[in-house]
Amino acid sequence: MAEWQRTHTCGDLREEHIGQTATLNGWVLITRNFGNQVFVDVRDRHGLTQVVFEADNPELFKAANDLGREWVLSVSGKVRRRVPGAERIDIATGKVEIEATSVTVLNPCPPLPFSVTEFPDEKLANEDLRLQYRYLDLRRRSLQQVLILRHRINKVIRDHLDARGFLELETPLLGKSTPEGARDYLVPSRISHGEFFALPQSPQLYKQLLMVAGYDRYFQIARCLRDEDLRADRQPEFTQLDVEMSFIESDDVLALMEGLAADVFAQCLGVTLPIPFSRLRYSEVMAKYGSDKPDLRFGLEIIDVTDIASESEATFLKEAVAEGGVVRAINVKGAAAKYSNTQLKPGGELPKIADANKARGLAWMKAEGDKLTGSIEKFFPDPLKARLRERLGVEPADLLLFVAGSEAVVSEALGALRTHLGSALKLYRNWWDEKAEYDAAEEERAKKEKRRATPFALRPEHFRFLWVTDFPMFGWNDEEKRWAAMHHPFTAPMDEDLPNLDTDPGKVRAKAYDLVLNGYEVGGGSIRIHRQDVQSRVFKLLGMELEDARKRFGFLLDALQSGAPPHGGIALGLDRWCMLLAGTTNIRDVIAFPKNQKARDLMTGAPAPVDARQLKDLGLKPG
RNA sequence: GGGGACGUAGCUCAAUUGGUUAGAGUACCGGACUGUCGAUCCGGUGGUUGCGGGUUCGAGUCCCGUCGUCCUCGCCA
Repeated sequence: MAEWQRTHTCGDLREEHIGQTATLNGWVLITRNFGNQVFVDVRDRHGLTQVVFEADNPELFKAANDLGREWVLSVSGKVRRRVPGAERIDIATGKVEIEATSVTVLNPCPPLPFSVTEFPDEKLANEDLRLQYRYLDLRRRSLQQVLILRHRINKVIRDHLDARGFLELETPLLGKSTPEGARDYLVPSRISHGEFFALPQSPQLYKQLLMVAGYDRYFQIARCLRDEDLRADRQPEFTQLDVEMSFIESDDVLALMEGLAADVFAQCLGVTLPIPFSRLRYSEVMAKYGSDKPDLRFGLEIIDVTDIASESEATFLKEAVAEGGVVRAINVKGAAAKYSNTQLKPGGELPKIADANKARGLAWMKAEGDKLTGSIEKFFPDPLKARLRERLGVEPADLLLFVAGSEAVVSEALGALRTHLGSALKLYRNWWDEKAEYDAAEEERAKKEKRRATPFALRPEHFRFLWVTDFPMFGWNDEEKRWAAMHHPFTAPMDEDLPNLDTDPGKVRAKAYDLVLNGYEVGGGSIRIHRQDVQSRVFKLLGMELEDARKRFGFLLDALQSGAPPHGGIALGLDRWCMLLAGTTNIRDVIAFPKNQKARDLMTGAPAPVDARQLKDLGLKPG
């Protein structure tokens, strides 16, 4: 062992080590210089230890005075008790310190582009700067904790699935483009000019083939790549927990995932999730929440009032109903005073949202005392008003919002309003906001009472899971005038809907399910088609002629008639899980080396031009 | 591709209606100092106000363009 190598990490030393000699390796967090002493806080990912340099060793003392932030050190010395009154209760090593007898500078460090110390009221540097120097940003304690959490989530997943007989199997990155879905990242072949591999959007095809091959319980923590525009919760490359099982039905997959989620939350956050999770059919969730991934931490449900509206004297409502549309409402409890009549006029905050979602206007009423007032009040005679009150559970000060039109438009518009109102009226709180508030107050109390702060306790109600089931199999793509798979083209239709496959595709429901957490889609899967004839019919419906399908996916069709067992599975978006467990809404916070919104890596500069020689080898011409 | 927000010392921010030499905190450098813990105190260095053009006696501030970052719609089974 080299003489500078550590005997302990910076988080190890306790009172029991007093009197021993120790060597620490780490980074200088900060130094505090006095005439006769220098205190140096040495930090690594395990913790923080105070090192004291005394003036009675002039050479050592001089060296200590020269140390700067983020220098890398090896420090040796004797562990000793801190003087009474100088203990720290907020860090694990706070009762001891090291009296330095030697220090080796393993690497000095110039002043850095931004601070990595993370003091409580210190604002973070701009994100693009932090992404450019990601290795420094990752040195920040909170980012280290996120990546440590991510490791623990992965570990719990692997242990959980291993204990249940699953095999972790790897599948290729260089593969073949799958039909539908996102744009592929392509990799040119050097050996076959003009031909390309596609990087996987998911291991979908391979895992089905593994089922055909008899590996009846498979999982993989797999990188997936999709060349689409980015969002706060979307990266071009991301990680899925990919799972597939044979001889099972939907419920088996859901139960497995509930057990897994409970295990992850228990072991990583100490939260006991209530299982089974809520379940709603797609049709229900769209009608009730106007979204296929509703945040169930608040109510504000959509209520149908088509029958009442059709009896009103409002022409635009009656017309909407006559055209086969619906009229639906949400009752924003107690919000009448929060939105002025002016704000509710066209162009106001809420009508703008309705308009942006293709609704033809937003109608409203307010319950002022026991009277209803507002834009459409006059069209509703008293008996109708009474029915409205009952249907919507109206109480004084409520604000009622109405949208009329086709079912899809009404759902979407009211769903968008519901989401907006949920955050605008603070109908729910993110747990990390609650935690920040708690931590500030608790720290204050703990300081006053000279005790260690009690950590914030997460509660099950901070995490509202929901299964959405019974998705439609196909959606009509109006631009391309054809049916498209809602999930993917390998999803099995419900048995009882099979007869409709050729006659009325819009009515066919899929054996598909999505997992939703606090308004985020965090997983999705299905039972797959395991019969070649059904798969061929689906390909055909999607506009792929049998010959074409044979050419592109002959291997799959062959596999399906080579003894394919019934099978199905799911994929969880692990980055989003990490986000929600770590308490952030930015996916870049849970990825060690993320891309920015333009899909660039600001640190390495990728994507970047390549040598003409490389292009030539690949048979490509510069653009 | 559309909409929105932002861009001022290394970093985080300020700068009144368009008006003096663009300030503060922090970092950094120098000095003082026996127990600090984001030490304290004193002094100092540090600016192409993203870039280009325009209006004006005068632009960080107004206008046009451009670049960059983030959020969002489209898109993403």
